[in-house]
Amino acid sequence: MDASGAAATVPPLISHKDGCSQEAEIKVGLRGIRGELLQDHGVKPSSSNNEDKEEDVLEAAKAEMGEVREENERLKMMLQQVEKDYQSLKLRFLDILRKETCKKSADSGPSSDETEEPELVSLCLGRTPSEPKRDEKTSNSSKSSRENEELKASLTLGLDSKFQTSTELVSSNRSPENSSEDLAKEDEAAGETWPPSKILKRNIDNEVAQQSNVKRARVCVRARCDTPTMNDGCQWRKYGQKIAKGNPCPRAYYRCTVAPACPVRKQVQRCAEDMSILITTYEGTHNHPLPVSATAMASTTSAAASMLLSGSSASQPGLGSNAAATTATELNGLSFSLYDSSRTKQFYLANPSSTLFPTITLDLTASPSTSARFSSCFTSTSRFPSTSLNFFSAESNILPAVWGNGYQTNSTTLTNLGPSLGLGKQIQEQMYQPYIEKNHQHQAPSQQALTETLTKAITCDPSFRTVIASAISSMMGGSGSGSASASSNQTGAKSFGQNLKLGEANNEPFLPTP
DNA sequence: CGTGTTTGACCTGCGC
DNA sequence: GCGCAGGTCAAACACG
Repeated sequence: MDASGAAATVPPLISHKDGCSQEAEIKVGLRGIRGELLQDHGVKPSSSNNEDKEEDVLEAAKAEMGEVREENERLKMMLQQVEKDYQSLKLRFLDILRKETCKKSADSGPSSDETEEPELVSLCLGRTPSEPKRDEKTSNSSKSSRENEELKASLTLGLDSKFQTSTELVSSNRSPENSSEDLAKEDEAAGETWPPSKILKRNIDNEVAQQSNVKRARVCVRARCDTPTMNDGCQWRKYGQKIAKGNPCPRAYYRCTVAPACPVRKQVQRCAEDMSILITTYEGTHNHPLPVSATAMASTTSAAASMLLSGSSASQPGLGSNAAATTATELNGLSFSLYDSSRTKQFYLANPSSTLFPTITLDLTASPSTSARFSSCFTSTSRFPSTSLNFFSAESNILPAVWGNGYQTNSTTLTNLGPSLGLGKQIQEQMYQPYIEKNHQHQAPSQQALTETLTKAITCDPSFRTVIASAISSMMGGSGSGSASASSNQTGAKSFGQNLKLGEANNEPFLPTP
């Protein structure tokens, strides 16, 4: 996946690198807004003769300025949280590097000196994790040093660009990390050693691997829909149809046709157990501007995918299948719970192929009775963990109308999401109030409320994204053998969010959606 | 005639 | 190595 494509679907986050200038831009923007407000209210310098009217206008303008000022404060807080999150992620990244260093030094014995450390970094970045290359490097020191410099440069770039956008983060830093680390770990998990042919193939196709790994991050959307496919705003061309095993309903394969070279594909299949449920699996990132009607879904799925991938970099796929059935995870001052996938296999076996790739599931079908909640599931047979995000309204089954047939939704969705995540009241108010307020203020069409709310919550609010991404990361990392990653998560979590009220640890068993 | 769909053949990866 | 299943290709076909 290329970063430009990512930027096309996910609005750029505040860049950490340019944090100060960003803040300055915000202030400049506010001045502009203020000017517009004054103009909207007809305020023209020394142009009005009606003083009462002018005073009213001024009062209104002041009030609006106060609101804008509050918004500015919120943005500042968000910026601070991004910075803190950056620091915590940086710590985690360094912790992972340290772990890798220890691991490699233990494997290679005392002969490995510090000069090879960048090479260990290169393993993490998915360069060429092969023994032959190490031999080659030792025989060619000049080349080795040059490559080390390149690797250092790439590492630096990766760190600097960490908070460009969520998907840039994936493509520029985490994805290469995933491509080697996860692949290595999946082989370890499968009990395999790396055959040289595999190594060679992966070395040659390094770029492709980086791309495909991101591409193969999937976002599965389960929604009740009567139409053959969800109207997500994009143009799709059907290129195949297959009867998948275990499901009498055929699986249709679609390709995005908005741009000729768009890599995005989706699979559409009805749920075998409930024909009214349409399972749409998105794969890849659009490399072109999207229609407005498509941005909601695209950014939501893209953000979800990037969350998954950013989290999976610290995960140990497949190693956690025997983890405790329920594991409480403290993260960012919040409590999340892990559930063993054996309880949810029924759900994921509906699309077994998805377990081959990191898949995040947005479940829009769950009803309150199913006790839907934020959960991470680890299938013992999968090579990648699957993560399920359940969004539901206590009042109705919800589905954005733009995706389907006009299921009703409202702003209570998000307020329900909070408890389902085990969020404390304080963090709920902090994170969701702006969105709820906006929805109430603008009375947005109900059909778009959920889409906009979720999209905004995931893509625009770094706090919310951070919480979920960290949760996914923590769950996947924590369930594996890597207790260090879990502890590092907690370390990172404690660096911010100390003031957040802890939600109750969710010890109830996860009930799969029907 | 251009565009989209259908559908059988083919390719690839994985498990046995 | 073989069979199976998922995924893709591309020719044939349908439709406006």
